This record gives sequence, C-alpha cells and structure tokens, in this order.
Amino acid sequence: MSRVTIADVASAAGVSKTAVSFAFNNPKRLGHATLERVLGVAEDLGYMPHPAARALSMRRSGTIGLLIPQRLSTVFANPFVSELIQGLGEQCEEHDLTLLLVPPLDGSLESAIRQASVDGFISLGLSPDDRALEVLDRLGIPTVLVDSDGSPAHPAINIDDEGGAEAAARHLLQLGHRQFAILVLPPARAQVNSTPTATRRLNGYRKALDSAGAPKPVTVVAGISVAAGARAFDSLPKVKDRPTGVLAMSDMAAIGVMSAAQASGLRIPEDLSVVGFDDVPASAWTNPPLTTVRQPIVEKGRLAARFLIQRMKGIKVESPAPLSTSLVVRNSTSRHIDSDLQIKGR
Amino acid sequence: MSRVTIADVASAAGVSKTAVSFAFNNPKRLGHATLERVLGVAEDLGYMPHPAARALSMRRSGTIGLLIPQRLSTVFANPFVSELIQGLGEQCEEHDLTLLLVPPLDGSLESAIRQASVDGFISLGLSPDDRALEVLDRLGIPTVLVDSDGSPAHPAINIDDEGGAEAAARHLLQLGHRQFAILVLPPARAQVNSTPTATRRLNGYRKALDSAGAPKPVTVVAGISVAAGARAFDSLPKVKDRPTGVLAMSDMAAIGVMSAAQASGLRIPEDLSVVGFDDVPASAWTNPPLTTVRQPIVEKGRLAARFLIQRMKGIKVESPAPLSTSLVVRNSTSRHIDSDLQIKGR
DNA sequence: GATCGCTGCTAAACCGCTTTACTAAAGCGG
DNA sequence: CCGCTTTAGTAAAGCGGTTTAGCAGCGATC
Repeated sequence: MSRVTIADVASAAGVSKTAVSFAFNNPKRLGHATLERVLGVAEDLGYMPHPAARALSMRRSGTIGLLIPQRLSTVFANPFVSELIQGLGEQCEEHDLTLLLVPPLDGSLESAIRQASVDGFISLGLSPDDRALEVLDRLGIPTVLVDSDGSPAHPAINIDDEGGAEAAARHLLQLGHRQFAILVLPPARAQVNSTPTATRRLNGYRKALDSAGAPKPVTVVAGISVAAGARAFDSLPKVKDRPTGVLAMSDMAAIGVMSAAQASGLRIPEDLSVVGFDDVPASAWTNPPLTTVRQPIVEKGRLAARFLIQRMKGIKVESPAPLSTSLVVRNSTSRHIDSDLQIKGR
Repeated sequence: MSRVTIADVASAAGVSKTAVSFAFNNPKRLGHATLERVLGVAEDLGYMPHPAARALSMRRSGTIGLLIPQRLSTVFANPFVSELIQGLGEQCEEHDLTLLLVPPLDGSLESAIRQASVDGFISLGLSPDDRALEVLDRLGIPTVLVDSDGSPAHPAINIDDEGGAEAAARHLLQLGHRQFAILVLPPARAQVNSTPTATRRLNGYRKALDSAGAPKPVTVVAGISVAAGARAFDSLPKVKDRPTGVLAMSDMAAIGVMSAAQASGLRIPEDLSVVGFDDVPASAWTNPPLTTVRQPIVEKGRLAARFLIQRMKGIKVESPAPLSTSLVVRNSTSRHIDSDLQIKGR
C-alpha cells in the first residue's frame, strides 16, 4: 500500500538503484535495452521519485517561496498580490518552478521560513528591521526583496513611490484642492515600523503639498482593504477642515473611501476627489473610474522572479533602478471650485 | 560557508545528533543542563533544520498543494482564486501549513504534481477525464477536489451550480427578456472536456429557458477574464436576434461584456441586461453594480482545506452537499419592455 | 598478446534529519 | 545491599533518492 520506491523498481527490473536513477536523469548512460525495460517497469509500478528525497540529495527543491508578512486572508483581499503572482508565475512556469506561499505561522514569519523547503525567497514589503530578514541572511538562501529596502546581501525591486505620490498630490493641487486627507499604509506586521514604501509615498505627498503651501493634511492609517478605506472615510472631519481631496496609498482603500462617501450622500468627484495607488485592474471599472498612480505590478513580479532566478544560479545582481510610475487620470477627481462657497451651499 | 547541520551543532555541544534532535522535537528527553546548552549552541551557530531532510524523515512536509489547471497568469486574473485562497489560507495558518501553488509546468500538470513535495492536494476545476487525476490516485496523496466531480477516492466540494444558474435565468425571464446569450466557461485545460461546473451551469440556464419556452440562446465560450468577456460581446449578433440578456458564467466575463457594450454605446441595463456568476467583491463596485449569482467562495476554500486536513489525518470523509448559491440583484439587469419597439427606437 | 579506451552497469557513500533500540548511571523501596 | 524502574544519553538504522568511483567485458590498436 505504501509508496513505490526506487528500490522496488530496481529489483523488479533486475538492475541497481543507480540504473533506475540514470534512466530518469541521465538516460545516455544506459544501454537502449535496459533503459526501455527500466522505464517500462517504472511505468507499470507507477513509480515517481519522492520529491523530498530528491530535494535533499540534489540540494534543490524546484520551489521558490513568496514571503508574505500578513495573513493570507488579508493579503489576498488586495488584487495587488494577484497581479504580482501573475508576474512571478510567468517566470516560475518558464523555469519549471512552483511557488510556495509562506505567511506567518503561529504568528511567526521566522518559523514559517524555516519550515519552507525552497531554493529562494521573494519577500514582500518587509520592514528593514523585521527579524525575518536576519533569518533569511542566516539561512543563506537567495532572496530578493519587493517593496522594501535592499541590502548588500539582497537586491530589492522597488518603484518610484515618491514620484508617483508627488504626481498624485500635484494633480489634486492643480485642480484647486487645498484640504487633504492622506490614507497611510499600516505597518507590514505588528511590532514593526512602517514599510519604506509607505514612508516614501508619504514623503512624496508631503513634498508636493509643502511646496504648494497647502495646509497640513489629516492623515489616517488605513489597511489595504475596502472596508478599511470606508472606516477611514468615516473618521475624517466632516465640517471644519473637511478634506476635499483624499490621497490613498492603495486602490482598495480608495474604493472604500468612495463607497463610504457615496453612501453618506457625497458625490464623487464633485464633492470629494479621491486618488488611489497601484492601478489594479478593478480601478478601471469602479463608479466612477478611479484616478490612481499606476505601477507596473506584473512587471514587478516578473522582475523579482528573474532576479531571484539569477541569484539562484549564483549570479550576483544589483538592485535595479526603481520602476517608474505614472498618474492615470480617470473620473474620481475633479476641479474644486471654492471650499467656502461649497460649504455654504450644502 | 555552507549550511550548519545537526552534526555541527552536535559536535560543538559535545553531544550526539540524537540529543540535538531531541532538544528541538522532544525536549523532555534531555536533562535541563544539556538542553540549555544544546539550544544555546544551536542559536549561536544559527542552526536550522533542513526542511527537505526533515520532510523525508518525518514523512510530512507541512505544505499542501493547490493544483491549478491553467497558467498562473490566467488564473490569478480572476479574483475567484484570491477569494478561494483566503479560505484555504485561514485553515493553513491555523494548522501551520504552507500553501504551494502548482500550475502546469512545461505544459504538464502531471509532471508538476510529481515535483511537488506536499502532504495533500486541493485540485481546482479538473475535468473527470484529466490525466492528472490518475497521477493523484497513484501517488496515494490525500486529495480533495473543488469544482469537479468527486469520486470514491476523493471528496469534492461543489456548489449548487445548476440552481444558481437557473435562478439567474429565471430572473431575466421574469424581467421580460426572451433573447439570451450564454457565455460558457472554457475547458480547464486543452485537450479536455469542459468541466462539470460549466456543464451544470449550462444545464441550469437551459432548464429555465426551456421551461419558459424561450428561443434558443446563442452560446459563446469566453475565458474567465474581462478581455474575454469583451471579445464575447463583440461576437454577439447585433441586429437580428440581438440578445437583450446575457448570462455569464463568471463575473469577470460579465464585467467585460458590460464595458464592451458601454463602449459600443449601449446602456446597461436599459439596452442590455447582464448577470454574472460568483459574486466576487469587485462586482459590487462596478458601474452599474453587477447582478450576479453569489457563491460562498471563501467558505468553499475553508471547507476544502478542512476536508483535506481531515483526510491527511487519515479520517475518511464524504463529499458534502453542494453549497448553496443565491441570486444577488443589483443594477445590471432591468425590465425588457418590447424588443420590436426598442429596435425601432434606436 | 598486452594495452588501451569504451560501453554499460553497480556498490557504496552521501544528503541531513528522526527515531528505535539500547546502555549506563542514578534513584528507590525493601 | 540488591533488584527494579527512571533518567539521560547514544549508536545506528532508516527515509528515498543522486552521484562518485570503479569494475567487467570487449573490440580496436600496436
């Protein structure tokens, strides 16, 4: 009842284990007749090499790990990761690799890392002070970072967060907005500082706002989900200093803001302009379609996988220049006429 | 430079490998002093057990595989799978399991299965005649099927596809529609028949349409993507026998139909009613919000994982009753007045 | 006829861990 | 003081493959 092993095949075919192994991995080393016979017997017995045994002895598992700093249910609520996986997946398939999702187990990403039998890791949005990074170093497994700071040891794939954010803020500024709300990304994991990504985007917003002399924006941290965006909207000032433009660090949060605003009777974009970040596909179909900062997510995944595969081959690689972002203007933003008038009008 | 092994720790601590192993897996078997010492040395050396070696020797890898019949880039374009993973992930995290994505490698799902070191498989939308199923049987790895026919060997998690489809069609019928287009799901993999899911949904649509004596619908197969939905719309008859209601087997395709229709100047729902299937979150934000058949996707994932975990414990389980579906009526469907009048009016 | 180089195959070591079976020493009741 | 159970630890046998080193046979070469 138990699994067919290489020894079973060997004895059934009347050859050594070596011969069976050669039949699969190095067929030229066998005579034609025995090759056929071994393969035949293996097929009959339904033999397939045990992956773990293979991994142990070959020192490669054929798998790369995607390190996810949060629970799968929260991360996969954001289409961002689906897009990223599309990019990663393309490269994985091209190189015959499978993709292991590694979320924190038992609250600990470190212990999850240990358990994972992979040839390399792609880690998503880790803070530079996350302890998981030490473990990664220690293990000596090739790693590439996405959306966090690189190090000499590990290349990082990033986008021009600051530039994107700046463009978003300038867009709203040009439309006449002065009162802003900024929806900040939460830290990747509890007990850890906010991610470099969040910091850079915030810097971009601030830079634009400051240089235009806009009043200090209200900032609220919002998770990357529609519900979180909705909650964020509810916590915004509604009368005095009411923001007329909101800068969200994710499309999901922006969508949440829009629906909460609409539910409360506001019109988008007439009463409230909102701009997102990421440009996930869904942003094109929302009502109204979302103005947002586009980043090439699929490309990011593809690049990360490519870099990792290079590193796995032992090729040293440097972090590439940040991928460029661009503002895509749709219909969730519009000119803000005059805030006093508008307040009187309500 | 190479990895720290258990033997290194053992000799550094002046104990046997067994002792080191016990220190981690069976601490009670060691005296307090040695336990501390071994753990200390291990920490200093940065020792972590090799996962493949562990998996080999323990006969468990701590990961479950998600068998995906198509390329990751096509599957992850559909939020359905994100939702499913949220459900799976919840259970995985609860049981300290990681999740391995297993797409066809080199065009072959079978070979990908072999490579995967997992304790169990969840397979997505496999046709009953898919060769991958044989491999699964042969391997003797616990498996649960999602969206395909169960077998004595493997339980399957399904939803009431037929009932859901029927409800969708009846809804349109009640609104006065007579001319229908049905967007059929493509087969999971080339060279394979269409999936039981697609068949059941089609049956549901037909049942409702037939019993209402509606004219034969036009059916077109559309992939599960917005682009595929848009193409499907383009291939629909535009004048004679123009459908006024479209029944899509996925929300993504439905969204594609809507945008293509709107791009061609049609109003939704006034000129064309469309209903989707799945009720992915995005369907609530589209313009107009999509009428669709809701299925409990996260729950489906959760259930599949739960069943698999049972099976992995050696507990025999039966396929559960199909999960129920429900029609959620939003604004992409409306009453159809009279087709002749309408055509004249245009 | 000894030597050489192939071809075709195998024995055995190894990958790094777990676990079973066993031993030596210590504790303990009588 | 003696047999008996615990306690603390070890040696060695797996787990199921891959791979190195080497051996036997054999026709070609000199």
